[in-house]
Amino acid sequence: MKSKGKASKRSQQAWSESDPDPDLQLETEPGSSEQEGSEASVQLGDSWRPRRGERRRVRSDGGGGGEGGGLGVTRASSRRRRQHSSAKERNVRRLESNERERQRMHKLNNAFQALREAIPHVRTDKKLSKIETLTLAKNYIKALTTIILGMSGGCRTGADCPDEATASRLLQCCQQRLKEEDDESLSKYLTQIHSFNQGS
DNA sequence: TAGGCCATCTGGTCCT
DNA sequence: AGGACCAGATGGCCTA
Repeated sequence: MKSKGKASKRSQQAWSESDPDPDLQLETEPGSSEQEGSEASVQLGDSWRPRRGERRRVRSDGGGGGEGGGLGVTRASSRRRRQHSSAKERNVRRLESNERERQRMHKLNNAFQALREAIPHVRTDKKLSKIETLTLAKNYIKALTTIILGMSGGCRTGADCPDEATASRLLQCCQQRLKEEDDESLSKYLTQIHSFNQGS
């Protein structure tokens, strides 16, 4: 936790301390009376203006997973809907939403931490970054898969396996994947551990 | 000081 | 309708 609460503190101030009557406040020019650096967006006429920077994202990239197309009507109607509630209510919802998002991200980080602890790596003085964790985990799984597949020839008797059909399907799937990906996972994983260990 | 990583805010979209 | 999810934006901290 390097910068915990830095933005949230600012935002909380902007929402809760700026003015007892946000209905009036939020209709004014950004930065005119609220604290500098507040991240709340304000509505000017029919458009939403960014508080913090001059830029605001416009979903031109098609959004995550291609969800961004055909937004005009949806956006307009959702804005209309938003206008029904008072600025104060919007503020409350925004704060609640921020809190939920924070909790969600904390859960995500907890999951990352659990993953860090689940995968063996040499370097313990420095925490694995998220991207390192994901990459290492992927290659670790592949390495384990390789090992299991290597062992599987001798131990697949079927009699002592309660769900042989499932195991067999899984095995086929793994074999297929390994074939497709020209697998060098074990050596890759070891190389990666080595490179992380070097501090790269 | 630049660049990497991260936490947080935010608004749009999806899902229940 | 409201919460979850997503991704862009921003700024702080740290390290080479």
